[in-house]
Amino acid sequence: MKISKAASARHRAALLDAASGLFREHGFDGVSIADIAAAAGLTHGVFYNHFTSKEALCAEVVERAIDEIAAYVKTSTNHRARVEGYLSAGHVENRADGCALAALSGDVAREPRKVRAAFSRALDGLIDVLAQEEPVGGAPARDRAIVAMATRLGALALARAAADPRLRDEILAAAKRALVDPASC
Amino acid sequence: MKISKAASARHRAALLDAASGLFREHGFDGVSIADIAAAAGLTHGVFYNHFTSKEALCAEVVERAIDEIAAYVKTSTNHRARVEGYLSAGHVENRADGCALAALSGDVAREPRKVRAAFSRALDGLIDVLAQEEPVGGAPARDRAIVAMATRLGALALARAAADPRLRDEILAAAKRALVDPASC
DNA sequence: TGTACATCAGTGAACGCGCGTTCACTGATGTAC
DNA sequence: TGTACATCAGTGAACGCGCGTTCACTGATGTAC
Repeated sequence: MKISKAASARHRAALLDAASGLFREHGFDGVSIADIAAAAGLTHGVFYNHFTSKEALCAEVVERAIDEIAAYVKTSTNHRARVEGYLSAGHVENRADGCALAALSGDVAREPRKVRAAFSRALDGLIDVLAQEEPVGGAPARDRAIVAMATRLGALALARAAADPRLRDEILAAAKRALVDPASC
Repeated sequence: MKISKAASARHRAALLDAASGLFREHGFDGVSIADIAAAAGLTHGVFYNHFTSKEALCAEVVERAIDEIAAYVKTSTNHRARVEGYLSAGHVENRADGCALAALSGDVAREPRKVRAAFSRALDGLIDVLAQEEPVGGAPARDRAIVAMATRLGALALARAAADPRLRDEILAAAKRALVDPASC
C-alpha cells in the first residue's frame, strides 16, 4: 500500500542506518537484503524502491560513514581522548557503531570500482581534516595524519582478529603508547 | 577411484595452497569449495575426504600462512628492503601471494572462535620473531614490533581500498617514510 | 470542504542461482596369499 | 613373483537452503474537481 512521502523518506533512512551497522558488523557479504529490511522494520521487497542494487547501497553506506568520521573528528578535538577511545576494548567489540574505516576497508578492497571510488573520495577528505589538527614541523601534515590513521586502524584490526584477550590488550596498549607519546616509538 | 597415498597427500596440499591464495584474494565468503577444488584440479566432492568443513580449512590456512610469514621474516633480515617490498604497488595489487595478515585479518575477526584462536596463536609467535630483530632501547621490543606491524598493515589496507592511484601512492610513501626513518614521524 | 480516483510505496510469493555438504558409485591401489 | 580382492580416494548428481532480484497485487495517499 502507498504511504506518505515523509514515511517513505524515513524508511529509506532506516534502511541506510540498518545497513551501516550490519555491514560493519558482518561485512557486505555477511548481510542480506532481507536482514537489512528486517532490521529497518520492513520486508525485503521494498528495498528496490529505494536503492538500485546492493552494490549501490554499499557505495552510499561507505561514503556516508566516512563523512561521519570527518564530522566527528572536527567536533572532538581532544586528540588523546580520541585515541584512547579508538583503541579501547569497547571499540574492539562494538563493530556496528565503531569506525567504518576499520570495519570495512578490508571489504571495500574487494568491491567493484564504484564502491572503492566512494571510499577513496571520502578517505581523501578525512585525511585533510586530520592533517589540519597535526602540530606543525617535521614531515608534512597529511603524511603524519596518514601514518597515525594506519597505525590506529591496523592495531584495531589485529586486536579484533585476536581471540586471546591478553594479546588483544597488549596490541591496544602498544599502539596507544605510540600514538599518544610518539617520542617513545 | 582410489589413487596412491602419495597422490592423495599431494591433492590435500594442492587444496590448501589453492585455498590460501583464493582466500587472500576474495575473502573466506568470496570463495566456494568448488572454486578451491577446481583451482587444485579436482572436483568439489573430494574436499570432505581431506577437511572436515570449510571452517576447519580456514583455520588451517590462517595458521599456516602466519607461520610462513614468521619463517620469511627469519630468513629476510634486511629490514628496509622488507618494508619497501611490503609497501610497494606490487604488494597492493597481488593479494593472493601477499601478506595473509593484511589480506585476512578483517575476515578472521568475523570467523568463529576456532579460526580466531589459530590466528591469535600464530600472531603471537610472529610478534616474538619480529621483536627479536628490534634494536635495543626505548619501548619494549614486542611493543615496537606490534606498532610497526599495525602501521604497515593499516597502510596496506587503506592503499588497497583506495581506488585513486594518487591517494594509494601517497599512503604507501607516507608509511614507508615513517617505518624506514622513525625519527621523522 | 467533500468526493472520486490515479498514484505508487509496501507486501510477499516466486525466479534462477550458487552455496556447503552428503552419498552411492567407480575403479586403481596395495595387501594377503 | 603372480593373482584375487578388500580398501578407499575421486566423481558428480543430489540435498536443503538462502541469496539478490522481480513482480502482480494491495490499499492509503494526495490530487483534481
